[in-house]
Amino acid sequence: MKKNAIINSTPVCQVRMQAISDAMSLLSGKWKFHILGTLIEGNTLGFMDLLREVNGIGTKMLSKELQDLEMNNLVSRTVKNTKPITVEYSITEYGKSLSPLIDELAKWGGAYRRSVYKKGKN
Amino acid sequence: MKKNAIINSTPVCQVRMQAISDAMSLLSGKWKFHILGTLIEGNTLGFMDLLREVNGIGTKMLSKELQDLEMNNLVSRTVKNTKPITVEYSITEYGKSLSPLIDELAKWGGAYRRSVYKKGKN
DNA sequence: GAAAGTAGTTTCCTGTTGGAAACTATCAAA
DNA sequence: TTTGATAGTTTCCAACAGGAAACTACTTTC
Repeated sequence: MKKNAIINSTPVCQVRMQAISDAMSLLSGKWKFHILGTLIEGNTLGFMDLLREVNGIGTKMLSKELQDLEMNNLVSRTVKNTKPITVEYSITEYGKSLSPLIDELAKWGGAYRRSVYKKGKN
Repeated sequence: MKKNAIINSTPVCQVRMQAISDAMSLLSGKWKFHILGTLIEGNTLGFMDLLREVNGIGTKMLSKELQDLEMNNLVSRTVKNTKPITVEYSITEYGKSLSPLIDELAKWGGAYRRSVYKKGKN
């Protein structure tokens, strides 16, 4: 008798797994959380501001990640009619809804780091 | 006058960003949350059980991801003295501490999916 | 003796991620 | 007119992630 999946075959689990995959695909990559976190703190920032704030990022990645985030409605981009033109990036209401998740991630990561430190592994 | 980072230069932000990076590096990849979620639900499972439960994963990735998770103390591996030998994988206490984070991720992902559905994008 | 179940490892290949550097284009100030 | 600030894009390249298939190795069942 061939065995089949039991746990993850339930509809509840399927939906949950799908939700996690969705979230992961929107938030994957090296820089998304850094950018989102910075915009949550800073409210409104220009491209060069972000380039300075997000430590280590380059123009290509910043540009690409901002496009991704804008496409998913987590960040808004507004071109100001100034000279020279400036662009304002800010977090959307929807983006703000990520705060609890970011907090949880920071909390867990911090606790993990402290536990490893205690054990003398680092 | 050359501008410098303001927001993310504060020690609080530095620590927070580091915590997020730590968590991300432990939990990155296509399969970690699926495996962890399955083990949280299923308590104790063998290699072949996991292969059946985690939809789409292959032996190579399962083996590699389990090694990663074991190394980071999120999953424990026990070889049983049976014939043929069986191996029991289970979630550690430390791994269980990820539950709130996984819940938050599933919650946000689910809400996102519903919001996109409402707007008719999908 | 062959098939099937246990638990993986190894090899080969492809697609994606991300970085460095150069480049475009506009405008203001010195 | 040269410098520097704005906001990016493009190209080229190296490294990593992940999948398919074959293989190892042991044991039990048919």
